[in-house]
Amino acid sequence: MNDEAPWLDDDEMTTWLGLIGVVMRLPVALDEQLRRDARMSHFEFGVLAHLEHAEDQTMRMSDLAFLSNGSLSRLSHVAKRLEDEGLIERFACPSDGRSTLARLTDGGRRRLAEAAPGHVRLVRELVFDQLDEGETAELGRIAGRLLERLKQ
Amino acid sequence: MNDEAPWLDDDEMTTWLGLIGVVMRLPVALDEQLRRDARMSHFEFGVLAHLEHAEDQTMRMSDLAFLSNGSLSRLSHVAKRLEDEGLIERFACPSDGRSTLARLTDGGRRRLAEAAPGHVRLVRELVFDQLDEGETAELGRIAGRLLERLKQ
DNA sequence: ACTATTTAGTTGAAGCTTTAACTATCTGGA
DNA sequence: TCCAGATAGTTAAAGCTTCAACTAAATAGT
Repeated sequence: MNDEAPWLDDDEMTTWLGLIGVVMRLPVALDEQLRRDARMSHFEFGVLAHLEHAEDQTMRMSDLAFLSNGSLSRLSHVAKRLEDEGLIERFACPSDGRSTLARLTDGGRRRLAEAAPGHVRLVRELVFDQLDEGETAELGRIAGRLLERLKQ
Repeated sequence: MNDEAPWLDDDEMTTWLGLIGVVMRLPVALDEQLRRDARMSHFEFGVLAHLEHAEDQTMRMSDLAFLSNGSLSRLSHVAKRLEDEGLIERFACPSDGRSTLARLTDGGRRRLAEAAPGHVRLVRELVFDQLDEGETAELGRIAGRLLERLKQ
């Protein structure tokens, strides 16, 4: 039973430390802007943004959780808070009694609009301004490959 | 005052969603393995691993926090827990009365050894097995660039 | 039809992180 | 020398996430 994978070589370690650094620091930077401009976290922003682009601004909780890269439990707690703030509303799915649908409200749309300009500016500043067009495409390909595996 | 950055185009949006997906899902996957194999989070693993590679297995709290990509407050709480478990010890810095030094203990080294094989295997599976050598290098360059900006 | 299993969602408790306030020490000028 | 401000670290409280237990509805197998 020699499953021992060799430890990372120097190039791999450099890549790994860079990736981990981005993975740990990017959310902090995004949260900071969104909290300041629109009293929400990046996860909450993602939830609202996905709803906005959805058919009828409505989505099943579990689909929304998957798309938002979070657990259903996490989404459920967040949806409770968003609902209390009047940014979304939840109601039973007519076709499947187990499901709950979440819909963006007008208040939610307004809150997104408060967040968006500063958010785009920051995303450009942190990511796309640092990369040329080829690098952007290459990062997209690589991230897509890794994400496929992470989603199982 | 037209600071309006244009919203992301399709290619940029693809890249962004991929990057965000990795950023949100990778820590969950790493935490799961480390929690299972060695009762620690990925942040705790990082702290112990950086100590192991440090001169004298010792580091100043604030340097360790920066290297570990976390806030000093976060590290302070984590260090308390690690110290309670006997994985590190803390003591005053002789040359600067404000500073605290953290040192890895034998117990900490043993715990790292429990975590490491499964960790390397998972990192390979999730990242390096998905990429060829060129992509690994390219990801390293890109992540390094982004990280530079994220560190200010 | 009947039951066992799976799927969807919620919730309380525990655990972790952030925020803000606080203490203590050091450094760079008047 | 003295002091104002900067730097290092800790901590309590608030907020967020995970974990595990739970309810309810749908589906599959008999």
